[in-house]
Amino acid sequence: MDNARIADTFDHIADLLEFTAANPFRVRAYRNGARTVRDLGEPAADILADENRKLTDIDGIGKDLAGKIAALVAGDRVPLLDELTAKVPESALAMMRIPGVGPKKAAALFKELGIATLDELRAACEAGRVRGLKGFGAKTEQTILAGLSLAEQADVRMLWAEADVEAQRVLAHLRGYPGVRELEMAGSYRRGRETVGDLDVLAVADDVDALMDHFGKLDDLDTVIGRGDTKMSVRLGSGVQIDLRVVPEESFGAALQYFTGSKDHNVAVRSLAKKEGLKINEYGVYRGDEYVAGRTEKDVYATLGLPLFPPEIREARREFDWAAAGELPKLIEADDIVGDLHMHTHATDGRASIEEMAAAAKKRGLRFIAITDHSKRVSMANGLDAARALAQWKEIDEINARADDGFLILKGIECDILEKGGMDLPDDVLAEADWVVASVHYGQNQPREQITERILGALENPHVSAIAHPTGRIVNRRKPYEVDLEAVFAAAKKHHKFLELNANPHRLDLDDVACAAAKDRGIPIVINTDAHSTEGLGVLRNGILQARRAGLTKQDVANARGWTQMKKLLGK
DNA sequence: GCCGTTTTCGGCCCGACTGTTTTCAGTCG
Repeated sequence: MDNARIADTFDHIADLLEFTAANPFRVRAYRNGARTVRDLGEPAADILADENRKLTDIDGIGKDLAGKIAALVAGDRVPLLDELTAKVPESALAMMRIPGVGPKKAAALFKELGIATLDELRAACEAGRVRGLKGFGAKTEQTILAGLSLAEQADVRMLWAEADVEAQRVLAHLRGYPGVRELEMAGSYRRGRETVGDLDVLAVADDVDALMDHFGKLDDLDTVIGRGDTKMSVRLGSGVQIDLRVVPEESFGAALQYFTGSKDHNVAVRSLAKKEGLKINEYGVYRGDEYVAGRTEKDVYATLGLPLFPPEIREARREFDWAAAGELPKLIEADDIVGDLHMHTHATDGRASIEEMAAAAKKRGLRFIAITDHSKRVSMANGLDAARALAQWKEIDEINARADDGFLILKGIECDILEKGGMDLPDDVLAEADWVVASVHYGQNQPREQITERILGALENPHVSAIAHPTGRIVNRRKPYEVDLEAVFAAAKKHHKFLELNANPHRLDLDDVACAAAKDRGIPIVINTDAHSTEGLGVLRNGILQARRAGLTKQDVANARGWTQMKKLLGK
């Protein structure tokens, strides 16, 4: 079993334990364990197989969790999981996804009324049976009915790029109220997570009530979930929840730090503060009752001797180790990228011409691009055969010859790795290209060994420059194709090839953990848009956010260098 | 369930808001 599945299992155990009213700290230990395994950066099986290392050396993994990981890796059953599964039906857990229903209420519904599915819960609410339960009332019943549809569309999180549209709209609306002195989005949106659940807005305002009234006039507002002295929550027609918090000016930095999270990052910060005899909450840093800091985030971190962490790395992974060593990486910026090496034109499934793509890229400040249309195997997209590819490259030569501004268009191709192995175009054709990205489009259901073999074969081909999407990952889709990523890393390193971080918000292949692992192994990443139109070039920022979350610097990203440098890396 | 320069027990981050209570538990972030 791989790390992701082990982590899912631990999270599932935590859900079940919560439902059975287990010790909350035991629940947290499983959640911590899940996160730790998910972020490991190498297969837990490798650590187990290494007699010089122990799983228990990892922070947060004790004897018990190490034993369960070993069992899962070996494919054995975990007795605790079987025991809990026998007690709690899967469908009952779904009740905890209803806003306002947590483990206690869900368990009460299950135990007292025998409700085990969302359908049964709806019926019970409509029959007025729920309000009779201790701790429940008519209002709770209404809340449940209203929240059922949300629970049924399990785990709908927006892509960051979609959340960004809403976020900008909300910020613009709030800025329309003149009494706003500070305004900032916090939460997972600010951390640049690939998906965002809800939006958190922080504000400092002259008149809190007036700002909240103004907030209530937001377009597309569906319901006001709650409104207090400092916090107001609303839900939009699109289902997005937005929380507005208004804080005093001297608390803005503390609140921004607090509500940006992540939760785990904050727990770690608070623990550090406690050791220093300080207390941190959303209002500031306190020594006893004395306010020490809170105006800016920088002030808050400084009281603990910590640097101002970029939001993208506040995940309680390695940022505190980096800070302690004084080695906080200077994360890559969008402006550092000087070339984009994966895009399509109307020769295949793109919508613009070579020159239109080049002009758009130039406008965005790039110095070079590679045109990488599909190869012939992708017949649906009218992929290029040898003759058409060579003709396109001739055209590119002519465009480059006419150009007088130093902008360079590389002759490229996204060449398919065939189902039976090998490339879709002959070597003598690929040899004519400046840049070849190899890609698995077909036979994605093959066994792991076979897909890995195909990719390794491509990496051995002297004309291949990069693997386009090394894991076939698509955000929000559960299963990418299965590949031995460690073997791919090793081959990429050996043959001096690049791995692509596909910046399309639906793909973001590699994920941040894989991206960090590639960095650790010294494999250069290229961040490409895979654009199919001139607007498509704009998705680059999604890739940048992903790279930043992985802790990548300018030095780790190959297309932050000029093409001459990249050619050297390829050994050309 | 994990952890330890107060170390094998007793802690484990902290506060707002809601609804159901009559002083607070549950939920959320």
